Amino acid sequence: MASVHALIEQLTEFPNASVAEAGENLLRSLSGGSLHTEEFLTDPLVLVRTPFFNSRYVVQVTLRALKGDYETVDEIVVSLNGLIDRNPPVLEPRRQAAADRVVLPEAKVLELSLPKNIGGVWESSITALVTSGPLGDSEVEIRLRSDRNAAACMIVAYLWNHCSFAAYNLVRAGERELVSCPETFLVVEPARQINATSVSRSLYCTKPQFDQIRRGRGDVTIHTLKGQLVHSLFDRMLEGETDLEAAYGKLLPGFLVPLASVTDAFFDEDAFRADALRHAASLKAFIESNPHLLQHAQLELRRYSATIGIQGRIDALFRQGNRLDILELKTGARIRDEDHAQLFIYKLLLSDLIRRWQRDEGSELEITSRLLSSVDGTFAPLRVASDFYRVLDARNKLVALQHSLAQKESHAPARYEGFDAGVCGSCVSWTKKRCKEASNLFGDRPGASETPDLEYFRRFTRLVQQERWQADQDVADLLDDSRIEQRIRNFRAIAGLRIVSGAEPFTFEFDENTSDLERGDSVVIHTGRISSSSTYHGYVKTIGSRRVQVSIPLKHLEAKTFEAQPWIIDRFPSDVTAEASHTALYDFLAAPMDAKKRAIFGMSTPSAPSTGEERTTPGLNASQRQAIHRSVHCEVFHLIWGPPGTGKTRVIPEIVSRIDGGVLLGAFTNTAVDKMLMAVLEHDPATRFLRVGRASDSPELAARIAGDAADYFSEDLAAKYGNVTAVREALRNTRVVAATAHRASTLPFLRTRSFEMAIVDEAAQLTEPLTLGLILRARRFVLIGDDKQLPPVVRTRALAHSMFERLKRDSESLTLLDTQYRMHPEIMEVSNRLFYAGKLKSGVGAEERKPFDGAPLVFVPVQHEVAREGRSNPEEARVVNELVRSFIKEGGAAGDSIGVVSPFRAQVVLLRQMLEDTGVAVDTIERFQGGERDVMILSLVRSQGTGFVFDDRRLNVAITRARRKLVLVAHPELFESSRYAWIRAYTETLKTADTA
DNA sequence: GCTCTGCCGAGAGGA
Repeated sequence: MASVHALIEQLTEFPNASVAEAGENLLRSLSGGSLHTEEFLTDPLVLVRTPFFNSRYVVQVTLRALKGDYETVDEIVVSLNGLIDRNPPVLEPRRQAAADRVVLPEAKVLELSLPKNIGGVWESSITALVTSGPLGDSEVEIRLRSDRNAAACMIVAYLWNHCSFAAYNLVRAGERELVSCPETFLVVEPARQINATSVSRSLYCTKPQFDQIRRGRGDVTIHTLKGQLVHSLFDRMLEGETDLEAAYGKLLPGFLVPLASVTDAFFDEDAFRADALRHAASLKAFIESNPHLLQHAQLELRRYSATIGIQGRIDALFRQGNRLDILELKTGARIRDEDHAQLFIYKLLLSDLIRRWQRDEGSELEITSRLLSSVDGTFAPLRVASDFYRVLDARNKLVALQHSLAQKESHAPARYEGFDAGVCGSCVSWTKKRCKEASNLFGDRPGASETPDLEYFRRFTRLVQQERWQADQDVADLLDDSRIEQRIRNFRAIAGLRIVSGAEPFTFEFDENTSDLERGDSVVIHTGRISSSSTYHGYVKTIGSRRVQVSIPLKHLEAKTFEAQPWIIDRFPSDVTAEASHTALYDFLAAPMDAKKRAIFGMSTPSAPSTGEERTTPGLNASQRQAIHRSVHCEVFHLIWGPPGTGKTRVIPEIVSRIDGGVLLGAFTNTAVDKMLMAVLEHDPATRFLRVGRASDSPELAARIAGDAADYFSEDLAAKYGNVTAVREALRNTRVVAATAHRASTLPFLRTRSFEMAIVDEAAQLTEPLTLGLILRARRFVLIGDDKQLPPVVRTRALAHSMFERLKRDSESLTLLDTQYRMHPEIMEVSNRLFYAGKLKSGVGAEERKPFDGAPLVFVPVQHEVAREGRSNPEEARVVNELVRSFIKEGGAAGDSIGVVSPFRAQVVLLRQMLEDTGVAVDTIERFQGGERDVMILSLVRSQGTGFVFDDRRLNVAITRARRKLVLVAHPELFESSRYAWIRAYTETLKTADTA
């Protein structure tokens, strides 16, 4: 019998051991001879991280109890889970931190004393709660002085309460007192990753990056496009391509759409081509004189540092024997200081990796790093124009900036040009001009007048930043090597991958698919130590229950890279909606005040909608005809409220065909965009449209196009026509254009073209900023959606309201499509009573939707233990399985006419395993939205209705997928004492009526 | 009460 607490205390007992010794000692001491390392990744009891900061390593130990409780366990299994390099990064090999320096791997701010100038020296201090390390759980006082370390002292002004930080190289001044020394540095929110380029551009001033965040995705210009193209050419050459013209020909189509969007009729395409090829030729000469570049190259290498919170993408890294060559390609006219800074940061990012190599191989690596200019093929060796503290200071300020943008009241003062003469003096005039313009637009200047535009912009910018702040946590979790189990539990990762095939794309085998990874998902393959060892980015080509095929481009990898140890595949988190949202908000802010803007602000009441009906279309009901008429004739906007099965897809093509002028069709998902277009084609197969994207990504839609599909998709069109002028013509002349909200917000083509009308489908699932991205492009807009179904999926609550929902609240320009054609009237009645206040009518009779047997609505009670917190329920799954099989066998129902949904993914996984052979569709409610089946079975899992299970909108979606029969499988007490209690009584009534 | 998922090149160069 052993107390876990007693064991934990022992973990700090090896201050001077080497890593290997520390690990061994630890294991020996803790295991007591009963070590079971193979019990990895089972229920953890305790997770302890113990920093041995004198030996410079953090040893992570997991204690597990096979049986027993927390206080007393019968047996403890200890595994050395990994060694995490959390060392201060060093640029020079062999330079080490002094042994008497204190490191706080993680601490939280409790109280701040902002920098004060005392006798010419700035002083500040932090009271902090240390949350890990040997000082863990204690309060410390850190005193910082600018004469010892200015960057560390001044960053205190940017901190906030509860902010987390790491502190390196502090000096003890008392039991709970630490002071700064020249080597001290702080890392604010160390898990948060800031781009190397953003940091290198903020060394003098963070204002340009501040503006850039609020502007969203940077502007695309002819120069940036040429830069990208030359970079791609360089990659191709390093992969062995020698025919430059051929390579150019292959790459160009991918650039034609943006090229056509940013250029005008005077654009000289031949000159552009000649220029790009001239750059490529100098690069070719460079490669020829450095033949080693063709081997052992890693291109577009992404590195993350959990120590200093900076990420970067290195153009090329070459390793030959004990020589390491970092190459950063620049295509601009001049190499700038910030380019050197960027290279410096890349070197910093690689320092952990390099140190590990040196340690493993016992030999010194010779490191060279160069900026290669493609203008003339010359290179410039790194000129250290910056230092580590300056880089870190800029990085910390950017984190503070992001944080303050997400706050209502910013503690950091808004900056405008002229803020600091010392800083602004070094700026060139065009930068100053741009800085000034941004300050004016964003209202940064003191005394700037408050306008509705600015109020709206600030409110949503803040919400988008909040969302991004939370989404960034996913990346931080990925970099936290101790959270792998959690990611496996959340279906994000699979561990224990073994390589089976020899070449790209690589095939790995595993025992169990613990993820919901799908084809095309962006993934990272790693060993569990992302921050300190090699990781590989790629995407999933195929995935099954035992193996996965991953494509890892541009890395020149061989199978032997993956031999010798098991790997982990992790879904790589990304949040691209934040950038798109910022861009849309910026465009909206910059747009002149007009009727549309006033309507969005709720400043004007549009005149009452015209009450006519379009009478010419046969087969449409009255509400549909009215919706079409009002949309076509609206002054600024019209809202169409379309509950499930009410035929909104029939309404859209009618509006499209009646609008005189350009029409932009959009939705949040690619699937929904394709659906709109398929409806348009069904209505009129001869409609010409332009879908932003490629046919291969929309196979279902492409299959329905009568002519050459390449004429209908922007990317295929570019490949087909092959020149800028033809593509520009096609982009400008097609009347009907369709894109996702994300693309409409960011693509230069759509940011500049204007339409007569924008039609947005599933508008209740779009956040306001993303809705803006679509409707900004048109004079008038129609939003179609149902706010009684699922809202936008975001973490920030205040952002989870759609513009559709807001405008619907107090607008008269609204038409309800009131007749549904999907559900048996008795199934509809449940949804109608609960969510639509009885306004729905049924366009189909009970006879037309007669279930194959029994009642249309059935409640199957399952008494089970799972109770309150489980995310899966084997009892319910067993019952669902029996039901499905009896429906197929005895009821004669086809497998593909049945659908099973559950609120929980874990239950979906369980059900899928059981129903694999039946052809039944099993999914979460979210993913089933938009779908329908004759028979729907709903497995609710919990015995008590939580806000999650009983979310009105989720429940509504679940119920309204069924055409003929809805089976609710749930604990008998689930609905009790909730507003849904009557469902059971209603079900009983129907059953009695049915048998009677 | 803490779950669900969609979007998808990140830094390309400028004066």
